[in-house]
Order: sequence, then structure tokens, then C-alpha cells
Amino acid sequence: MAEPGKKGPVYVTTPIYYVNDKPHIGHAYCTILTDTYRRFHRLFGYDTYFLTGVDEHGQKVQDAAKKRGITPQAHCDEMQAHFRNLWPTLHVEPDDFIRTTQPRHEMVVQKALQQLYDKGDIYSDEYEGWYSPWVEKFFTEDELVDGKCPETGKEVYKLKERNYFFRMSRYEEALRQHIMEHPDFLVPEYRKNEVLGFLKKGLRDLCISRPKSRLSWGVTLPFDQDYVTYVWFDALLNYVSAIGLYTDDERFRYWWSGVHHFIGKDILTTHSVYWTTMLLALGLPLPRHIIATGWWLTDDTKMSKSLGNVVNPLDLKEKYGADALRYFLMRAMVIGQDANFSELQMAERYNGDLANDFGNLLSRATKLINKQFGPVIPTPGEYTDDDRALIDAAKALPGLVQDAVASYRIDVAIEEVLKFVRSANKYFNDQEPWAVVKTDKQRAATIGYVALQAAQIAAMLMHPIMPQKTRDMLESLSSKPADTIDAIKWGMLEPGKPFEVLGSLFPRIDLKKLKAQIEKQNEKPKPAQTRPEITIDDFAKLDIRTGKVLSAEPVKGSNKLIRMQIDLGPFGKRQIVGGLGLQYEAQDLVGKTVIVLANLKPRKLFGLESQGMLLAAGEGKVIALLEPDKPVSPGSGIS
RNA sequence: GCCGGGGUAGCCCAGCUGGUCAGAGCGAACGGCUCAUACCCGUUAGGUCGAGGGUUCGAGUCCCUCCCCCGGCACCA
Repeated sequence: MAEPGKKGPVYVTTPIYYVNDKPHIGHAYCTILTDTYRRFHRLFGYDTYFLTGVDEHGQKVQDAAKKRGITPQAHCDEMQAHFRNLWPTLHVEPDDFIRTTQPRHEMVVQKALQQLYDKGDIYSDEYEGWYSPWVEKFFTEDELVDGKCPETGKEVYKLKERNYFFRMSRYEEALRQHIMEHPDFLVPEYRKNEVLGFLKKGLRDLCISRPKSRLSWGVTLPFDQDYVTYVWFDALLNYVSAIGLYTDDERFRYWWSGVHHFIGKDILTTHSVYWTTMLLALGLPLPRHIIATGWWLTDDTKMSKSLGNVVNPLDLKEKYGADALRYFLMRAMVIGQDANFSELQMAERYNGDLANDFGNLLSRATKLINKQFGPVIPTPGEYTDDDRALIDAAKALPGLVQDAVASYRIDVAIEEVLKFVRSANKYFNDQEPWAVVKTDKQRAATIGYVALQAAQIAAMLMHPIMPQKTRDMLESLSSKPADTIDAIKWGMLEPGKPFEVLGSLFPRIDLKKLKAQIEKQNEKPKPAQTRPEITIDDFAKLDIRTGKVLSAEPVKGSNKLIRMQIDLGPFGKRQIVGGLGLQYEAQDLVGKTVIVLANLKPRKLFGLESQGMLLAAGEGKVIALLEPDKPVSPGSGIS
């Protein structure tokens, strides 16, 4: 199955994105990363396969379609284009784009379910919970707000529902062992502890069905026509349905043996626990690698104030080009860690790395040679020691890039290429071919050749990052991207062939203008929105009174709860538990007159009943209790 | 509160298993060059390597305590 001469399979996947989502920088980053990783491995001689796609089942899709008055399928057919059409514009080239509504996928989901059912890993059981008919969802006791539906505030009903469950608990130990024995299973490695911690709490069996009376948009269970498969169980199987599980065993085994799942850190548990136990249950090998990426933070306040990141990063591809966006995303983020996105930082890298160094090397060399010798790649003469120093660096470069990529350090790989480019610029500078040419044409030709050859090598190694721009560069040198890294050799650039002098590949951005623009944007802060309007009658429902704190003590086991006895005068004494511990010392609260929402339904916190709520201003770190500005008796009403 | 990651030059970050580890890039200043996209090249940063202890002949690099940021869990809304 492997193509002759290839090193073996590297099968890369992105998550399948929820079809209702609007594509954002997170989707783009993960997909570009996967594409880049794949392109590098193809260059390194691996047989590669790249899958992405969309997740199309579930409640939200059904709801959205209903709202629009069209079938869920029609809705999906339309929405999936948002993702499918985005990828080419980012120079992402997947081999396959899977949709979970495709028959090839639904067939696999059903077969897998049947297999697990036959094996006894799926069983039926009754589930009891609070059901909200308004949103057609179940909630646990904890999720209820004042005993009402947390989304609508309306009544909920205790309801029993029969459902099917996956015996995940059975595979807990096997999974733990696999994680311990395969240190490179989770990337970065420190994620391992997170997953082991999750396992430590013990795995519970998972509900994997929904009755069609509630949700009909899904894959019907093969052993019970009245139910559909719950979305996550359905969706995860895309990784195996796309490569021929149950239909083409040879193909499936081949690609599956080299699978790399690229995911965001938010779905690490889904992949490292749910998905892996599913695979264990199905008797399939676990993925070779699960790579959890970090987030691009775009609303970090410090960042937005000083550096400006008001723009949608995806829009920047119009301004800077898709390749430049790819470059920045790959260069600026260390896989697994969060990074801040700002246009200014991107522009600085763009100018510094791409325009001034990478693009300029080719530009200065071609223009000089063209002027002196015409648009023909010159023939080098004897190499000097200076030449050889650069040549040695060029020879070492492919190995450095390969090592960096192998350890998921694409940022480092890029930096290695750039270091080389900088040294080539320095070489050109030091050799002064524009002066040498006046006395020694042959020497000038050699310098020109060395510079061009360096540019060609850099372009080839940068091709996985910037496919289009590097192709343009290489084609201008009568060349093309290398098929394998072994082909990237000093001397491959053919003297005598024509070259073309390109215009600026990466036109510089005017940073002064950009900074001014950002400053302007930051000047006009958007007014905050208040909550939806209410009537006086709504307000009248609240019984708010003053109260005096009689006693206060921290709640054991909690880091911020404080238990207080509060005197409400004619309304008696109350116990109220509040989350003030990070702002107030318990003893400082005693004696304070506070404002209490007195008719709030009691609620249990840490096993203690809280009969009301203290009103406080602020949120998060700054919380200030409200106090009347002159003494009033406990129990006074507030209006 | 528990677990993990991080706190290194104005900015972004390298520094693995202790001894050229006190660094690169950007920005800034000065100088050089003019082939090139006001570009490139050179010199210049004296930074208590978050704080305080400790181990050691010697510690960003190991140990302890503490502070701050991020993430996971718990919890809160």
C-alpha cells in the first residue's frame, strides 16, 4: 500500500468542526498547523494523508434548520461550505473532507454501535433528571437555577428516560496503562497529568443515545429504531470511517497505524478518554499521537489596549496574504501553549522576517545579477572559504528543520531557516558583489550564484509554511518545490537557466500608519450594554432588606465561601452562605449592615443551606458589599 | 484548595540532564554600505534570570517557602 520509497504512513486529522459554527482563528490555526505538519512530512518522504471535515448532527443543527424552515440536511449542505470553501483560501489542501451525514460515515457508526452492543459494551438503562420541555434538555439538580430551567427560568419536570450507555468504565485501567507506557502519546507531555487526573476520579459510563421523540437529527441506533446516536460518539468515529474501517481493512490498517490527531486543548478529554476507550472497546489500536494546541487569545485586555487586536485575524489574510498569515500563526505559537494575537505583532514579523530578510534576499540577488549579467542564473567559479561557510550552513539546514518538526517545534524550524537567510544576507553584504563586479566578473557571478542558491534552498524548506509564495519564488528561478528533502542539495540550482525578477513578494507594511490606526481604534470604547429591559412589576418581585451580620465563619473545604448568621429584624434570623472569602475576612463582616435578597429560594452550598443572597458590587476580583450610608434597623425594606 | 505550565534585556522569547547560560530576534542609538522592499551589515542593552532561604567548590539550571500570570479539576455565579 505504501508508495515505493516512502517512509510509511502519516495520517493527520483536524477535529471535525461543528457545522453551525462560524469559522474563526482557532479553526484556522489548527487546520493550518495540520496542513503544515503534513506538508513537512510529505517533504521528509512519508506517505501522508490529511483529513478534515464537519460534524453535522445534533440538537443545534436541528433547531437552526427548524428556525429557517428547511430540512437539517439542506441546512448542513449550505453551512458546510463555510469550512470547505475556507481551506483553499488559506492554502490548506486536505485529501478528504468528511461530513457526518455521509452514508459512508453513518454506516460505520452503525456497525461500530452494533459491534459494541453485541459485545455487551452498550447497555440500556433508565436515567432520571429534570427535563425542561422549553429547550428539550435534561438538567441535573445542580444545573437548575432556583429549581427552574437555567436557560428559560421556566418550570422543569422530573422525568425518567430510557437510554443507552457505553461501558467506558471497563477500559479505565487499560487506558491508564497505555498513557503511562507511551510518553509521546499526548503532546505536549505535560497534558498527561491532566488526563491521568481525570482518570483518577474514575470513569463513569456515558450516555450515547437520544430518543427520537426529543432529537431526531442523528444516526439511528441499529438495535433500536427509536433512538439516535448522541453526537460526540458519532463525530469521533469520523477518523476511522474516512479511511475505510469495515470497508477496506488494508487501507484502514495502513493509515491508522500512523495517525496524528491535532486538536484544541478544549477537547483533550473527549479525545484522550472518550475516543480512546471507544477504540479499546472496538479492539482497535490507539492513536499514535494526540497533539493538543493552545488558544489564540484575542481579547486579552492588556493586549488590546496597547497593541490593538480589534480585527478578526481571519480578515488579515486579505491584507497580508494567506501565506503571511500562515507564517505568523506557525512562527508565533509554540504548540500547546496559548499566544496572543495582535495585528501589530503580525505586521512586525511580516516586515522583519518576510519583507526585509526572506523576500529581500531573492530580490537583491536577482536584481544585481540581472543588471550585470542579464536574467540568467550565473555559473559559479571556485568557492572561497567565505562561500564554503555559507554552503556548510545550507547543507546542515534540512536536518535542523527536520529535527525541529519531528519534535513539533515548527516555530523553531522556521527560525532555523530564517537564521540561514540572515547569514546569506550578511554574506552578500560582506562580499560586495556590486563592487567586485567592476574588477572581477567571475567572482561576482559566483557570489550571485551562491546567494541565489541559498534563496532557493530557503524557499524549498519554507514551502510547507507558505506554499504559494515559495512556489512563486521557485518558479522565478526556473525551479519548483522539492518533492523530497533529499533533493534539496547545494548545486541543484542550474546555471544557464533563465530567471525572472519578481516584484516585491512581501510589500512592506507602513508600521507608523498601522500604529496610528490602532491608536485611533482604541480611543473609542464601545458602550457596554445593559440587560434587557424589565418592568416595575419585575422589580417588585424582589424582596430586598437590610440585615445585620451576627456571625461569620469560613466554610470548611471551600476557599471562598463564608457562612453568616444575619439578623433581619422582624423577619427573623437567616443563615446565608456567600462567596466573599477572597475579598473579606470572616471576622471583619461581623456587625456590618448588609443588603439581603430575602425571598430567594434557599439553596445548598457545601451542604449548608443559604437562605438568601448578599448584594455586592463588582465581579471577579473586586467585590464590594453594599451598605446603607446611615444607620437603619435590620429588616428595613429597600425600594 | 489540589494538579500542571509559566514568571530571563523596553517587547517577543532561547537557555535539555548544574560550571563560556547571562543569550537570539524585534524596537532604540550610533556607524558602514548602496545590490535590494527607507533594505542590509556592524557596534551599543550593563537585565538583582518573580521574592526569600538552602544544597554545592560552583545554580535561571537542583531542594524548600512565598508572590504573580495561565490552564485543568473542585467550587462559585
